Amino acid sequence: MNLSIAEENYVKAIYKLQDGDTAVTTNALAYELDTKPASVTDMAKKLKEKQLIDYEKYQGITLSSEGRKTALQIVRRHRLWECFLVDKLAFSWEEVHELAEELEHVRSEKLTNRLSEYLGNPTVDPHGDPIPDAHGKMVKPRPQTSLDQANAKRLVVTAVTDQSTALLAFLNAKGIGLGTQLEILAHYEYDNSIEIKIKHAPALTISEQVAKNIMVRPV
Amino acid sequence: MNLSIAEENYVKAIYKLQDGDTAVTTNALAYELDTKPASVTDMAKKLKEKQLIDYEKYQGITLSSEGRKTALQIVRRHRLWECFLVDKLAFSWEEVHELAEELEHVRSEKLTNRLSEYLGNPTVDPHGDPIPDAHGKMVKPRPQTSLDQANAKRLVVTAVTDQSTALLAFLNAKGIGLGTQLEILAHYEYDNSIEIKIKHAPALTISEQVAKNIMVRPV
DNA sequence: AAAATTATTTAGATTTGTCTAAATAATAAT
DNA sequence: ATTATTATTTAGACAAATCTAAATAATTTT
Repeated sequence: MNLSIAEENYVKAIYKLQDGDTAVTTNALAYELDTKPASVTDMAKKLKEKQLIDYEKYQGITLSSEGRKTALQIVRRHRLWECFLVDKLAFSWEEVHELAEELEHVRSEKLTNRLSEYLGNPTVDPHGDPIPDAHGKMVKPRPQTSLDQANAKRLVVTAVTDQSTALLAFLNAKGIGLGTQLEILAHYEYDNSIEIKIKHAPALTISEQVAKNIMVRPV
Repeated sequence: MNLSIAEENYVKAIYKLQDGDTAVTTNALAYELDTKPASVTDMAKKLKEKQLIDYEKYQGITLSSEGRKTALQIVRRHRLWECFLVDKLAFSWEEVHELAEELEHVRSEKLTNRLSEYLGNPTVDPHGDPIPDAHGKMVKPRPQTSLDQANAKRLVVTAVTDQSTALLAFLNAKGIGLGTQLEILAHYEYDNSIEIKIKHAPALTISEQVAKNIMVRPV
């Protein structure tokens, strides 16, 4: 099947938002893709026509098995290019998302597989997210929660879910990156802020909003 | 300026066809881009609006200096990706054109420059074509003519201008590739064929049509 | 130089992906 | 169980890039 870049982006976004077999809502998808709900409805009809999603009016969207396969291919390409940019071209991990967003749309299995091989068939990308192999299989992501609802005290940063340049640059400035070890000092309910301390650095306060996008696991 | 992929392809094609200050015709551009003359006229108006070309009705198209700059950037990206695919991912020179055709549209100067550096700032691509540097400067292409109008007898293949997969596979089957040394045995006018002999191989006959796309220099 | 041919442009339509505004359905609140 | 609110869909429009068919300009031929 020959998908347009727009269609690929929808499939990828549905994959990202779909948790288990819970259907993705029109509004959530519109927000994720920075577009309008009406546009999502339009595209849903097209993707249903192409059998990539299951969709009934007002019932939300789920990927079909064909759609899931397609999504995994796109995710694979995205994460491999991120590895390439970081490992080979010395980009920093917060710069690569937007570039990979473009490179991922070059749909050549041969290129993808050669790239993977060249990189030593990595199983996780620079953000800590697992890379599907050529058959769509991937290692199960390490047990991780977002920082705002972690209950352990000593944590290590494993990923950042919102990969906007703005947020990533912000975290970089604060000294927070992949692998950063930190400790939760306090969680203030009244202003939704979290006080943390990074190893060998003074304590600092971040908003819950930001903490939601920082994935961590106990260390 | 933010160009669409279609606009970039037009600029690149105009650059390719424009020889000196001779204007490119609507028909030639339509043929090159495998589209219709009417579409070229439509796009010419848009590119003129964006000041990338000089264009007056019925007078043909030439790149403006801004357009030339843009074209060189695209050509630079294309040829660097070709180098990457051949040098790093072990693609053969005839496979890379179509992939580079997609990769070239990722417009990031930082990526382009890092890629160039990673490849050792190459000055020619796997087809023997020169690669513009970050400022648009490139080495002057080696003196080469197409095989059908070469007058020297002993020649070496330096490039293939029509990089369609079909032609490249055909040449590959015949044992003709970049760097292949050959000798012109005869040029038959009455059926527009050329008889050549490749080193260490029996003589073979190719059409003038094919020979037009094989660039050679005396050896 | 008129006629024939070829090249180019215009006019109007189509597809893709998007939008706004209005209508309808689903859900939540009273 | 109505009412209010929120979510979703429909209807109609638009921009980009293309097309076909018809009109016009340029060039070549006789």
